[in-house]
Amino acid sequence: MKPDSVSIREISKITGVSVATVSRVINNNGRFSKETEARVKKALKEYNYTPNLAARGLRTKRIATVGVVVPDITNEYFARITLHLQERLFARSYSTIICNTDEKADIERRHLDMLLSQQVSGVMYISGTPHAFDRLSHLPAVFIDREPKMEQETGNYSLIESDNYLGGALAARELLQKGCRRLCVFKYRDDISTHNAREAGFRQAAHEAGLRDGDVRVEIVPAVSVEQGYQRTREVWQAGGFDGLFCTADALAVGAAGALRQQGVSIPGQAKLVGYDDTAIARYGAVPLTSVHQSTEEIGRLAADTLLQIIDGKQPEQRHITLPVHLMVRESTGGHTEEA
Amino acid sequence: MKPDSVSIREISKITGVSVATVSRVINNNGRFSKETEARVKKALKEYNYTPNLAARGLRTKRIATVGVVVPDITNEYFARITLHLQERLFARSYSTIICNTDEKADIERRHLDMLLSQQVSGVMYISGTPHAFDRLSHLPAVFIDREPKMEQETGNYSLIESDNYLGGALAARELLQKGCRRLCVFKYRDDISTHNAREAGFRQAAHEAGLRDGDVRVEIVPAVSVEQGYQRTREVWQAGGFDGLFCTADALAVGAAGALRQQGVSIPGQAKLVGYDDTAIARYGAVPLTSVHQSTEEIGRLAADTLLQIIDGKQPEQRHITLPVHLMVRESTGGHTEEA
DNA sequence: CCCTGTTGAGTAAACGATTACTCATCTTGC
DNA sequence: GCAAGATGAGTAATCGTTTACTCAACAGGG
Repeated sequence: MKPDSVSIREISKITGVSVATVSRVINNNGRFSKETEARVKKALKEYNYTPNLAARGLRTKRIATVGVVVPDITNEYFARITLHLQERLFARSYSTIICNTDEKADIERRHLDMLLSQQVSGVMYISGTPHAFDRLSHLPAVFIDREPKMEQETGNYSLIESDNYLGGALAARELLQKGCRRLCVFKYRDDISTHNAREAGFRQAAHEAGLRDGDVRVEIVPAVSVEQGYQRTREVWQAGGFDGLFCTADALAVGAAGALRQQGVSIPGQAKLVGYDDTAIARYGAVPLTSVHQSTEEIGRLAADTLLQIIDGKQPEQRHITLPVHLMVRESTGGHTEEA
Repeated sequence: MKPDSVSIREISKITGVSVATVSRVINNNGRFSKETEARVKKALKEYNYTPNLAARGLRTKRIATVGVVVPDITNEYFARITLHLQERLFARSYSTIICNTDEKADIERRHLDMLLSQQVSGVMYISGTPHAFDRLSHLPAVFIDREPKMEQETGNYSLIESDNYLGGALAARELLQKGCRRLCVFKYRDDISTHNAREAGFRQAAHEAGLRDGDVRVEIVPAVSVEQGYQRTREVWQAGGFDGLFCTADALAVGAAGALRQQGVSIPGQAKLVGYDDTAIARYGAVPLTSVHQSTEEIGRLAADTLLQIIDGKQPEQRHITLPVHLMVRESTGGHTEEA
């Protein structure tokens, strides 16, 4: 048990070969005899050699670390993506630095500066605000969910998202098919492409079913939280209500369900609900929630692979990947018509 | 817009002072005149200088990064602690590398090797298994929730946990007070101090109320998941059932509620439930769940501060901190006796 | 006027690993 | 037997910062 980790130089002394050779053995790079290899490897193990990533990174200018920028890690949907991302990257022996921005531009900026200082080889932007995009200009990047608004075509990035427009449409069709006519949408903010697309898809499907613009009420909420959903539902209910509600995030729908239940409104009898993301709280919540499902595993896997491709200098097959979504139908819209 | 970040040497060239002076200005270390300072700072800003942390870390052998080892980031309780941890550390300009172990010893080991390679200045162990503890032997460490089994008193660590024993006792008292007599406990694994303490506290309180050992059935479950809770509840219900169930994690209780509801068992009428951690799913679940609350914010804050103290070489005030818990009483035990 | 202390700033040696060169030795074909 | 390629391994420069030494210039006390 050596107290601290030994360096390549000490291994060199011990084995009697030069540091260059030790380095070659470690990286399996260049030529060396079988015996040398064996001797060095034995010493490496015996003395519990741990490579100094700072030194390596300094010399090679590339470090097997990527930054993951996420707005809120306690959001189950983001946490799942992050998890799968990390698994995949770790399998490729990359480590990840996860940064929580809380949607604050200044925090994001500081995180980004830190990541640049660390010389990370790429950045993964989960649902990122476009604010600090110029900061990472030339760095390999993959955006998940939200499309960055960019000034110039810097190009070194990819976008992966699921079909939000379709998701919104599916939600609308489900509510319409179950007989709803007075629709309402709770949308998170008005400047996020993801949530805007969900609303647009919803509207379009409502249109196609013959509803007019006035029949769809849209409420913009400033946060994805159960409290917001609860609060808004009470307000809207006072002001006339709805018979079908689509929330662009599950937490809002959970809050809505709570508010409705408390006011004695039956679900799905008097009002039907559809959420988005199909999180655990949707599946096992007060009212099992019909929700639009997107595979966090696939998103994570794809995003990781794409980022690594960009880092390796290969052009990713596609700059923009859109994944399918499907609707999980549950009690909140009255149906056990789950189609797996 | 320079394409890549400039180095200290280039700033030196630009300003006409030596690299040493530039470094001094950057670190506000050593002597330099006001004018020099101004000139250098201007250049730093103008050329968008970003320190190379690899080089700095190599030279100083300390890097402002700590590793956070967590079993499952999608678990809301862990995610919350991680979040608060990160906020606090970030405020002290430390960055964090979050590692998800999935409770697997080998993954944990690899993560730990990586953290050592990164020369992190400390490690935060959220609910960590003790497996790889020898690996970090001399590294500053803080353990949250679970006590590491250690061979020798290496001493360079602290433990922060909440009062699990009391939490278990509170759960028992609530169930007993509401009239339950046939108790059951779903405990996560049998080798985790946290969950063992919760059970022990529960048992002790039951004892004090006059119940005998036979009156408390204990089921050990291999995972904290809704599915496990659901499955076990069906089994136990076949085998005689209970009128009061305590789950050492909320997800289990949510699954139990689902199973009971499906079998037509009324909650809290025929069976009462108590969970642990007071997660969102407990508050807004199918049956609002009575649950033992522990402040993730306080845990995170305290853990971060303690770790930084150890890193700075100060002995933390206390090696072992136990935080209070309290019971949130909700519908699953039939009571709106919430006492804030 | 000299001695001493302070101030501002430069020189150069690390830190640990990688890698372009170089070179001695060994193979092998003719 | 020898030119030429293959093989194994060493030398030393380099990555960007920090920091222990120096040292010149200057101020002030005696």
